[in-house]
Amino acid sequence: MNQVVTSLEAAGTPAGSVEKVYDTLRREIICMTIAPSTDLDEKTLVDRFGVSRTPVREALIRLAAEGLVEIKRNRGASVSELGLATLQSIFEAGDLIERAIARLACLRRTEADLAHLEQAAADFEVDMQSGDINAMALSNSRLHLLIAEASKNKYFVDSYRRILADHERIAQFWYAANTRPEDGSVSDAILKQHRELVRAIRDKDQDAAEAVTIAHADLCKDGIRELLASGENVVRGLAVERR
Amino acid sequence: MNQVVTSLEAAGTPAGSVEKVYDTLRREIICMTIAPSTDLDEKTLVDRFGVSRTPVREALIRLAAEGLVEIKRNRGASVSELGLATLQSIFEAGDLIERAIARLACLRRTEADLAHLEQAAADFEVDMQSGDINAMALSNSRLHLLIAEASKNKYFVDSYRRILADHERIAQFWYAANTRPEDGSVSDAILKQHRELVRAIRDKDQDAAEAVTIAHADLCKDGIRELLASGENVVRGLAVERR
DNA sequence: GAATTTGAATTTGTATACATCTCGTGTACA
DNA sequence: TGTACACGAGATGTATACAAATTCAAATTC
Repeated sequence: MNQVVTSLEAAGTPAGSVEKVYDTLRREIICMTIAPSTDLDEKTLVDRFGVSRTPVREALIRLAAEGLVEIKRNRGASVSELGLATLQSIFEAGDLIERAIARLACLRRTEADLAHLEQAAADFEVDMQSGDINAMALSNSRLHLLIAEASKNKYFVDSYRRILADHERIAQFWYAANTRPEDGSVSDAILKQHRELVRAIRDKDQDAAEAVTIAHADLCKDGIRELLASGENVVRGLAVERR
Repeated sequence: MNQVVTSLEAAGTPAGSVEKVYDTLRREIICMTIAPSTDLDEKTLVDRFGVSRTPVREALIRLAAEGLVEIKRNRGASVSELGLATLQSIFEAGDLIERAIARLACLRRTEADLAHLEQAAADFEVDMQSGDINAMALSNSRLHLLIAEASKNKYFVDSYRRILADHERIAQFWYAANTRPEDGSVSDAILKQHRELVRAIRDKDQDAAEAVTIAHADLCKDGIRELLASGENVVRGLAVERR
């Protein structure tokens, strides 16, 4: 079966069928294009991606291992839910791990790490200008993941990657509510924090890095709190955990 | 192909082929029965487990997602190495996360959690009496994982599960060197710390729980340091990362 | 003799076929 | 009418077949 190569997969890895399905689904789940608890039956995915069940299953297994998908034996896969308990866990674990990686990044960053960080921070500013919420969430995650990687601790990197994925799902709502053009104060604050964080890492200033990290998280939490308090109901898009 | 059911798989989950391969390999990797960097080619595993390549591949993907196996595209799978950098990362991340889950467990443990904890602690004492290193490492991991689960934070649970797996691999050496019958002082200290930790969680005494956790980790680190300093060379069993 | 090429054997990636399980539907029976 | 059972369509789990990539060694070239 000759599958026509669609587009944008030129750079990077060779991109087999599994990667195609995995990357696409992962991004769609994180962007909330596919809503939480949506069923992912193999037949549908096979038809959609034009590949056989084997790579589809392998992609689902990887997504399940990452926590983005739930697989129940003999009963198919579905997109993981984002309950309120998850929201709390994200901030709880995120707070701690972000502070740790911020400090470690100061200790261990290489010049190459720093260059990547500065590039990512610049990319984020561009994306924030553009107002494209997906792009913003994506480049924001990339920046923070690069900081994690600069910490040179694989356990922190991996757990933070998971936290970021779920965080980004929620951030879809957050950005929409907190980065409106009519009020640029939040956007400005974010940019300022990013710059300060990169600076702290460049100067190997652990205390400053941790302090900005805490402020950054607080800003995010405030936004969420406002969302929850206001009429704009995050919970509609999420799902109350009732399993 | 009628595969004869070997043994011990009666209780628990239905246990399909994937689970059989996954569980067996996972345990063998963690017990260092399969040495780090050993190649895991599909043919060999297919022959050994008497199943087809499909479940073997799915098991390998799960193990890779867990960090116990490395898969390189078109170039097969191998058991992840345990370098000195990993050792440092384990203690670094472990310290932080253990303290967090100890405190959270105090806050959130249910009566059921506590009952499981006490049972697991008792099981560990039995296994330590027996002197069976594998059993000790296993029940020790189980106890600590139960504490993580009592914290009710899935990110901590998942990252701690990964840390524990690698920790248990190293612990194979640790136990052999530190729990010899001729000197029961370390064993006694461990048991005492476990009891104190369970007590703290029962009494919801966060500070005590964190303090014991720190002491517990220090005891472990001291043992490792001794190992490294002495003629018994941990590094022989590990592998210096040179990729 | 060293480096490069080529090609078959081996191994992995993907597709398809077969086996088993789940769940809804309809029917029999109380 | 309601419950239980049986059956079948559809979905997942596993095995096998085929395609593509890698490897290693022999042959060729410089």
